[in-house]
Amino acid sequence: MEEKEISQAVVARLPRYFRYLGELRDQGVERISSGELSVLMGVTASQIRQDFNNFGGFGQQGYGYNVDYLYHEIGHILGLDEEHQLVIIGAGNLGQALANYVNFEKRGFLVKGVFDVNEELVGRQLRGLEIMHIDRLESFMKEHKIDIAVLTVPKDGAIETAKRLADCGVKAILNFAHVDLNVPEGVQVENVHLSDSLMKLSYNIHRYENGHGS
Amino acid sequence: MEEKEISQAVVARLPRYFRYLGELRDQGVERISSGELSVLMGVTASQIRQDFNNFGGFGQQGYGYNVDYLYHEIGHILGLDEEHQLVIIGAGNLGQALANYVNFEKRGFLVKGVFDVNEELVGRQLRGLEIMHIDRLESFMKEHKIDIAVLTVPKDGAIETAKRLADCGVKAILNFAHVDLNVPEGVQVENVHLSDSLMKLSYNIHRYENGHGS
DNA sequence: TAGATTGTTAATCGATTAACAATC
DNA sequence: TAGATTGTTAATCGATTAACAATC
Repeated sequence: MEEKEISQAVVARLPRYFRYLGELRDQGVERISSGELSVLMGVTASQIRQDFNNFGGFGQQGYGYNVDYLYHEIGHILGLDEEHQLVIIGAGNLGQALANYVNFEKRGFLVKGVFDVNEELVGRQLRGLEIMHIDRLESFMKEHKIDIAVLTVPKDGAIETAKRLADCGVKAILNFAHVDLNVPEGVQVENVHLSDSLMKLSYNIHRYENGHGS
Repeated sequence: MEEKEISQAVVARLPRYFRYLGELRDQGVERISSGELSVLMGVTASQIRQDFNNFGGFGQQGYGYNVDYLYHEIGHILGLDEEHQLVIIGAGNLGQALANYVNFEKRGFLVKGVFDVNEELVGRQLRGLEIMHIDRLESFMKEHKIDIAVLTVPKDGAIETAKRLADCGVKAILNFAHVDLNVPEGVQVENVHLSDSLMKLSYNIHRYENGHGS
């Protein structure tokens, strides 16, 4: 449908726009200009207009943007007007935390299955779902239309599990394992490497202390 | 100490170099060229050499890079040869998961205190630490030298808590709350917005399905 | 020495910002 | 209409890639 390719830098900014617009909407704000939004968000008005215009003209000269309309448009662009079915692979601490994360559900990301290799966890209840053994992955995926897998297994099993998920037709993986997955083209991967984030903080702390700040 | 400012794009790549070099080292690989590493990591050799040379010449013409040496140099640049003391604010599912995350400890990120507002959680044990009431934050921070705070509270309290942490002299915040913190310059913030990651995946799934792939 | 590969400069590419004509 | 603000083109800036001389 879209013609020109949108850069991932732009895509990465969309959720933040969506969040700010949602808050403005909740506050009853009806219209906003790129200039006002730029002050609020700490980015340039130019960038805001450029970003939005990648997807078409949502504003009106002399007026600005209608908050509610823009909010829904960006939600639509992000595919948030459709539900997404998730599975969580790995029911350890992190997997359990994510299964209980209500924010996901609010945005239409619904956890439909939780898997683990650990026999001690299998059978336990987690937010109304029974943790299944990973052996049942393939049959489960055949019965259910699952879009996204959240991968919270230790790094040793992660690559192989990702392959299995790709074979099952999963479209995207949110990867918390500390390895690079190597999935077929067309399977989207988003890495959340928490120790990388800590390392970046560590670097920036030291840089700030030894350097000249900011 | 360093003269020219290093771009955050470069900094963001350092943990990944560090990871690959660590693996190579564990495999007993002694030397590697930027060319070989570029194949392994799927980036250009040019970028690798440019990145490393931001911090000085770690290689040798005609030879390449000594894996063990480079591994330690990058670790040093990232500040991983020093210990970092953490507190976790918010002992819910996610906070507990992170407190139990052994990978952090392995890299010298040591959880020293866990706090929550919830009286039901206060007093419970978490990985050898007693969960404290958030009221005790200031006095605790006075007694301990804490570098980094991991913020896993609901978004409503996050901004105020971040202010308190900054006042206590925390140098960096790993923020899981779904808001933008507004901390004084010099306090480093790294955001982990999990729903943003899911939204990006959602966008890319739809783009791939409706578009021309990749 | 000859071969390999770095360190570094120059060229290219892409993303951000500025400017302004179009228009509500 | 006059004022405001978008949509969009042009200019700038920064990051990535290519090229190659330096050198181990």
